[in-house]
Amino acid sequence: MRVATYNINSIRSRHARAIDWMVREEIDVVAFQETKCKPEQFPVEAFEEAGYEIVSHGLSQWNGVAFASRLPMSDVEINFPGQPGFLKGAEGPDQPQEARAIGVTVDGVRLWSLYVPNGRALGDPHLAYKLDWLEKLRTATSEWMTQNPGLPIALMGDFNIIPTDEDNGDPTIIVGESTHVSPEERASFAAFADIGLMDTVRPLVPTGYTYWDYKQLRFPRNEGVRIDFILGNQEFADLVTAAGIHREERKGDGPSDHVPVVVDLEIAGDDDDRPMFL
DNA sequence: ATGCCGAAAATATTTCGA
Repeated sequence: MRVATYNINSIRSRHARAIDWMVREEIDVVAFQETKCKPEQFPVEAFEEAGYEIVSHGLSQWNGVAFASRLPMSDVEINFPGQPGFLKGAEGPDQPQEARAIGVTVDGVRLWSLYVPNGRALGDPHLAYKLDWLEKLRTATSEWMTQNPGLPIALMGDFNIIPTDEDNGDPTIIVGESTHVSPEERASFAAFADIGLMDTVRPLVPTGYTYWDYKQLRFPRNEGVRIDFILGNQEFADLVTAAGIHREERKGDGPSDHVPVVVDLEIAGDDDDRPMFL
């Protein structure tokens, strides 16, 4: 099973390009972020024509997460338990949840597509929201693992954190001045290891970025950052046989500013008789 | 050439992204 995470930066603008890539690369499951549309606006038919089913969550032109899969999906879950909300200018609890999390089960593997809040700037309320969101995600993930021993679980998505200086090739992102590299954000990312999740791509792809800003020739200069991850528990990591960062997808006409991150999973008992949507 | 930001709602300019 070949699984990917992809911040697509508008599925309506880029679905044809994404589908071409999925078919060409024989991707079974994609966790999308920043679909930027409501479910009724999602170009479902184009995916179905290519053999992929869609489950999506979107509330407006902002955020939005989805799964496309050519293997059966079950147990679709919108939002994770305890997921915080955010409303600009609002204070206190009970703010509305944004469209940043959707979970599915495929072939006995639990997958989440996650679009972690940006943080915007040091000192911005959005950064406190980001850190709270990540803390609650860790709590929920710990619960899933204790309640489902042996279940392979992966958190896939745009974490909006640059874990180490080696992951930062953008000269405008500066420790001490910028979000994504603050000690608090880096500690929050590292804390996922404390609950038993590991970066399943880095051991197989030791270098490379997943995002390059559209501005200032960031891609031609290779001044990117690594912010898109597939974090898995031990059961998930044990299935991973290969990984890749598809930087070719940043080239050409109309790319997303992110590229897909892919892992291959070897699942015992699988064969070519698995049901598929066609 | 991998080339100087793009999407979306609104309809000109603003918000958001990292």
